[in-house]
Amino acid sequence: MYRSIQSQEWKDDAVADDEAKVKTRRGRADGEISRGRILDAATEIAAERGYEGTSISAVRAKCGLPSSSIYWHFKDKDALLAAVIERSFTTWLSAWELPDEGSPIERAESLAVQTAKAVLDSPDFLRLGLMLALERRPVEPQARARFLEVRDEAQRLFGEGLLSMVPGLSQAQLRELTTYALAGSDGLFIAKEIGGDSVDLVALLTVHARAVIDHAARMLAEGAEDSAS
Amino acid sequence: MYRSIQSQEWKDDAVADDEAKVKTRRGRADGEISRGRILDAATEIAAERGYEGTSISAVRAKCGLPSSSIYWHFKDKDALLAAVIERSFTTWLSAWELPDEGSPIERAESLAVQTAKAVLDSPDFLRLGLMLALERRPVEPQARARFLEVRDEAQRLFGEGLLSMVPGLSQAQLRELTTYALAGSDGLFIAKEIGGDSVDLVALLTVHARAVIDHAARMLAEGAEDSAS
Amino acid sequence: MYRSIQSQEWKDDAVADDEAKVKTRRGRADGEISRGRILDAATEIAAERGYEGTSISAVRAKCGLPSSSIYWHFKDKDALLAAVIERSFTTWLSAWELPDEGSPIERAESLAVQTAKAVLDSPDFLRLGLMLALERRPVEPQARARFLEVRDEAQRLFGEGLLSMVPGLSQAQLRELTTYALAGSDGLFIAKEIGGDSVDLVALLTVHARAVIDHAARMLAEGAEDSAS
Amino acid sequence: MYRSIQSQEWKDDAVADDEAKVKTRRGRADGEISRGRILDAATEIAAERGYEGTSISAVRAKCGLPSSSIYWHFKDKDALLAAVIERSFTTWLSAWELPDEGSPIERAESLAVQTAKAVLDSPDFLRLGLMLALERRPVEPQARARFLEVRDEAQRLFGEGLLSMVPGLSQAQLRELTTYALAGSDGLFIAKEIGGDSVDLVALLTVHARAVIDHAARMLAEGAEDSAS
DNA sequence: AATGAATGAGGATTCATTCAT
DNA sequence: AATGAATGAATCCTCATTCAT
Repeated sequence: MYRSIQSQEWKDDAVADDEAKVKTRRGRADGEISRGRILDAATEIAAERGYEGTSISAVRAKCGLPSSSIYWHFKDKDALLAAVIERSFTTWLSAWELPDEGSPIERAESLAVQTAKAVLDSPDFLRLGLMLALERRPVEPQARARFLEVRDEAQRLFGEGLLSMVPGLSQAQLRELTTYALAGSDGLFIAKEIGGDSVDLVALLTVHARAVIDHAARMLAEGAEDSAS
Repeated sequence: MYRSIQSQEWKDDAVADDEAKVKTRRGRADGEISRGRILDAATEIAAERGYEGTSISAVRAKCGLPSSSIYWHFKDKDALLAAVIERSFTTWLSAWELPDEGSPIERAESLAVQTAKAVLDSPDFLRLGLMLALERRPVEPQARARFLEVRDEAQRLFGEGLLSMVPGLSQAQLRELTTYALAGSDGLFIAKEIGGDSVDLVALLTVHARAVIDHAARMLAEGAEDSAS
Repeated sequence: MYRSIQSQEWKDDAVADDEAKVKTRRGRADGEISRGRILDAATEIAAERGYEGTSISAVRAKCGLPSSSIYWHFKDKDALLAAVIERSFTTWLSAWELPDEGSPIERAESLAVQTAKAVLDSPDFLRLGLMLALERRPVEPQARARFLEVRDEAQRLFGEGLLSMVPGLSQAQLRELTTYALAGSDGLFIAKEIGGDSVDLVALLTVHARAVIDHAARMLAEGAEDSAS
Repeated sequence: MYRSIQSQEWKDDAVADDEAKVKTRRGRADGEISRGRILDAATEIAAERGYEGTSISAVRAKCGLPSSSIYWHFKDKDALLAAVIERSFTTWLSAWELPDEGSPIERAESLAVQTAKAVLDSPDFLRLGLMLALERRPVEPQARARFLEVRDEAQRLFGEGLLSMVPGLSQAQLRELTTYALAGSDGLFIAKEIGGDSVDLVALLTVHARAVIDHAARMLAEGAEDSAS
């Protein structure tokens, strides 16, 4: 049944490159594999073009499966993008390792370098996530909600790590500190996206790590003063 | 002919409540007014939904003018969004005033407060701009290019201000410093967008201002060391 | 721009017959005319295939206007079909003339003949309407609601006519009588649809007219008895 | 592998509540049971939405069996709906019992009451059947053909019953009489569907029964006259 | 007897845009 | 300066159906 391949050649135009990669030719293609291919394609496109910009037909062209197969695996576009977030986050998280020795500054710098690496290695997660986070459409997509959830989870985990470096912080202080830390990382990611090679991400994240630690120290000092008076 | 009344009523239904069509009925409607109404609508929608999410017909529905009128005022969607960026930036810039007295820290803190104000007062410019900045579509929209230009311009201006506070910085150092400063502001804007009332933007931007000044001081110190050795 | 005609030739297949009838060639085609052509096509198709069976693309093929033009004139498929009902009813109603002389039986028979004529001349209205009436989908279409409304209006008008023939009926009796009268007409319409030429609609409707009048007489007699006792 | 649980859950979501999947898990599920569940679901949906409105996937969602299983039991959608008609008709027929004593009027009234009961108890058969009967699509579905057949059979049977009450009618007269009788029943069914509780089906069918008997009497009288002259 | 996966065709609807007036 | 009408391409998603297991 090669006509099916032929008959759509024209559809792809600019994206034909990826077409018909793996297809186990008509049948019994393992569902998990297909699901994975769809997610790969969707991740790539969504990270480039955002939620609205990710058309099912672009995903189809990139993964080689017909749109209807995409809908067999995912309820709708929203569910697909939520799954993209889900999977990217898992990958993303696994790239991390909390350093457990060295001075606070050293540890923070290690985290900075890890962040830089994670960001540079797989920028898709953050790029898509931040785009989703910025959107404010009337009916919030599941995908956005899921990103905010996993982001929150990440912030919590990061807070725990920070607490082991700089003990004595209250919950509120920890929240403020991690918010500031993440903000720096988000902002620097954007700067890198805009500035490209002219931005030294490792250096800037290191600067930021120091700023975070400095602020933590200042917080503790103030706290000590308060309780001394 | 009651039908003619009925027949197209539905077109703006969902938004009919919005902005009672001001049209100077039967006289030549003032072009500038129409243009303004279109830009208002487009700004609001684009800041909520990004580039792809901004459909001409959504703009039509919000501003009450027919699509063809939008095309009379703007060449195409891209030009419309570029104009949105343009106008928003002007508004945005006018909110700023470089402080010219006080210690560097004091001046930096004043800037931090101004930034917080600008961000809270008209978040549309940044929200849309950052969405555009994050996108990576094959053919770059004018709107995105324009945002990057005005952002660069802003960064230059900000650099000048910074130099007057902390003289002696090299061009490269200044670039690094302003990149870091802007990154913090971008990241904190996003944190505020996500966290809402639980995020104290003024406080965090103040923290960041101090971090920037600290880093500038450190740079100068290192520079001095270098030239001393 | 003849390519547009060519380029879709294949789409129509079985329905190409009607294509490209009137089109004032690219521009300034009067809106009312187009609207009418769409309604004509939709009426014909809907009367054959019912609500779900009426695809926009079948309407497009029959009226020669692209789907997007159909959506310019009608909000959605539902509104289109509601408009079909609306217009058909107007036509339908105008075919009637209440007889004002002769005995009740004669007048009723005149109405029977008129009904037969209306049904045979333009069966579209009733066929579509009854299909809609029978449907029970979870979210009721506007089109169905509109049919029920106009049907109710018709029943009321018919009741008035009946009252002038057989005065003295109570409102409840009138309602029962018209319900029965309409039911016979609906049922006989269906019988005619099924049986084709083997069903003599005029004869059967005449039989029914007599049955209605007989029942009315019986009602009055009972009423008289009741008040006498 | 928590994902596998998540991944397709949504498929019947909207109806998950419905009919807890009875499947005799892990043992050979009894084919007849599955077939029955499919027919139940299809009957319900088809009676609500008609032929086109009955999608295989709606049936799948309601009966809990995958679409491919539906195709294992039925050749295609058309065969499924024909089977629905078949089964519903059997149920329907079994509800009838020809009265064999009493005056013609009494017997006719007994039939009227039985009809009312049948209609009120299982309206699905008639509702779907009438929808099918009204449709006029280019390629007639088996399901419609089957309905017309069983309806014809029913009309014949009813004719026989009528003949035993009112002997002496010619075949042609019998045909006319049963056509009128059925038309009344169809029409009153529709009236009941539209009017709900405001329509007293038993009363109206009784009125109709009398009308039918009256007409039969008139026919016989005319026939006698004719042959007398 | 049953089902997970796939698939091409077609569904309704919206898109950005144009053009005659 | 503005707009009613139109339009081809694209949108998301559902359709009926098939096939290997």
